[in-house]
Amino acid sequence: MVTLRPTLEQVAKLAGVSRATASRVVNGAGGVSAGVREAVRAAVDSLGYVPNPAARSLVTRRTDSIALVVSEPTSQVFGDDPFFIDVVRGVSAELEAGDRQLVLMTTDTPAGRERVKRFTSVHVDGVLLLSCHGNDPLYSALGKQGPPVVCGGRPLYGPSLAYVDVDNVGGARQGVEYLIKSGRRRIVTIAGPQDMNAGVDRLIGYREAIAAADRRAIVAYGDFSRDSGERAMHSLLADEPELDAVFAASDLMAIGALAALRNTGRRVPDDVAVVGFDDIEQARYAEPPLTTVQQPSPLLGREMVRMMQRILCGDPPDSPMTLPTQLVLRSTA
Amino acid sequence: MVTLRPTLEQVAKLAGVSRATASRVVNGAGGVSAGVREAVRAAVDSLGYVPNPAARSLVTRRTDSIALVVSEPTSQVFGDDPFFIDVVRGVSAELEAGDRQLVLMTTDTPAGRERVKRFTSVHVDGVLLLSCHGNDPLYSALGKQGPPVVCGGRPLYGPSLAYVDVDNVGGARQGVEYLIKSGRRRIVTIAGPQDMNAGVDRLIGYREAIAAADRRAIVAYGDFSRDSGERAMHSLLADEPELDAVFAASDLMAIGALAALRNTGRRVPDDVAVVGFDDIEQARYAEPPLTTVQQPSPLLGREMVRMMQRILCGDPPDSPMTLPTQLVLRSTA
DNA sequence: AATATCCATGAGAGCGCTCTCAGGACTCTT
DNA sequence: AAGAGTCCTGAGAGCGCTCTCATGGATATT
Repeated sequence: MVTLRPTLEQVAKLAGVSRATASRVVNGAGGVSAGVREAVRAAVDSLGYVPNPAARSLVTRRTDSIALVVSEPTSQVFGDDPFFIDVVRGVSAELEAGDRQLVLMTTDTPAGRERVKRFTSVHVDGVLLLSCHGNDPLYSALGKQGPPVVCGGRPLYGPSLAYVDVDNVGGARQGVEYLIKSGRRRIVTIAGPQDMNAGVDRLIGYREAIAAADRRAIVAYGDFSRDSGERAMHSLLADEPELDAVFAASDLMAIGALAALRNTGRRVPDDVAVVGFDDIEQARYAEPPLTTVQQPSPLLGREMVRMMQRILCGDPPDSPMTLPTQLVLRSTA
Repeated sequence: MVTLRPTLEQVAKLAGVSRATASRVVNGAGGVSAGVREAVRAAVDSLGYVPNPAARSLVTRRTDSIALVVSEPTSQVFGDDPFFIDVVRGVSAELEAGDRQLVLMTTDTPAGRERVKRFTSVHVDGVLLLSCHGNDPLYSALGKQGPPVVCGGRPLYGPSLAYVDVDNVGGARQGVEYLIKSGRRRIVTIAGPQDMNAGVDRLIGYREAIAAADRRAIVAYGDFSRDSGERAMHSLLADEPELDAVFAASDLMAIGALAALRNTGRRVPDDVAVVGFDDIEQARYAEPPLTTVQQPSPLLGREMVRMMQRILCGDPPDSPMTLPTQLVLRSTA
């Protein structure tokens, strides 16, 4: 503010070269003799020169920043769920390695969506879209034109976009198969919302495993929150008092289920086994510690960035990527 | 990428006016006749014109974006603690209202700090600094020159910077006073790390209340995490078997303390009362539900932005702002 | 020795925008 | 009716940078 930032021109003058040459050195382009290069570097250091990104991006038409758009219709969801912050951490770490900036945008209104659309069309090189709802209107809005998009989580409908997802189907199947192998007879599920891909896919995984074992699928729905899990568990208990295992599509719901089970006098895992999904911090401290399907959230963020970087380099488009999940055995199953 | 974005020049041509006039309309500057204004607006709409921010900021010397720098020496801390995400939500919401962009930077290495220093010096209009450690070197590094800085949480040392903080001292005092009023005799505390302002201030609040009631301060230290709370509780129990109340400087530590109390056969609140600090989601579901001092994290984010906006408007510098806390009574005290 | 090739460098155009300044068309004074 | 003021508009100069292209000297080729 107070002191005007030095310009390339000043660096060039101090180094006794032209602006073009100074630019070459600053950008690491070749074709500059060693002596000149050193002189320019010295000038940069002594002046404390930092390139003006606006001037640069005006001509290069790149901004070296990418947006992480978090479409968040129910702001509660993200608050309780460490998933989001883990993804952000991954994105941020991977981006820093590539020297790009992270512009974070959250959206929970149609007006916000409009802002995002306008903004991303010029201000960023790419958009990472993280939406809990797989049918978010942003998917199609951003897909049409403008910068490339990489989604976190498979979009449920709309245009085919590049995406990175977690193996929700496989993870759920694995969790349920484990319950079957442990000799559980009547395995129910607390499914997530069916307008989110995680909700849909985890239910598919449950159904696949159940069908493969010739059992009957018994489903209640929640919204991934703890309370919804508790309610769903109560209703399942009312309908199927004989149940001896439950697969919950989120840890929070599993923890709610644990409470319901406790309140109705069931012992876990003796009477009822419980498997969750996510492996959040709280799972470790649940009473008893929760057996759950772990998903690699920070890795999701990293891989989204990597995919974007490949797109930005002009590499041939990747096929969607699916990250593996892993069953973590603790005490509830 | 494919289609070149329309420029102001094209808008002007289509509207039959000069670039200068088109610019006036786009920026809402006065002194344009109604007819011309409408013509330009129509041209903007039909072309789908979006101003190029790089070109604009090249001349205005503003970027209309501010950085949220999260200095995160222990990446664990933020992961478990919903505090950070709440602040981000507040920042983001308030910023969108003002039409500025949020650039998120995290830092956990000296190299990262260097990046932040360089980056923020040119790319953003202001810096919001959120550091859990009150003696973070970034405080002084960013204070020197470059864009204005607003800190979340009072910096422990270093230059006097604008900041917004939560009333940690008052909140802690209030919590402890409540324990005293409830007739508790031997009130211990699990304090947070003493290199974080929240850790320091909450301990001060405890000491003040204890001193005012002529009691003896009994302190153990944790790092705000659940496990550290559990450990600290065990050690306090060993030293002071007669204790009948504990004030924990974070909910996570309080929850750890609850586990330790349970394991050693103490009933809460009958034998020992517990008060936490933060009021995170889990506090409601603790066993039993945790009485705690609530801090307004999203508001902290909002107020940081507001203070920054005032600074950017050239208003006289604010004095530091302290946000109120509130005791939330549940079942542990 | 003459020509072709290569490399390091500089000159200069232009990216899209804002903003100052000058000028033309009015209206308001006196 | 002439001067003064007011309002709207356009011309044009940059903001700091990148990048193409021309230049000229050194080196390689015949």
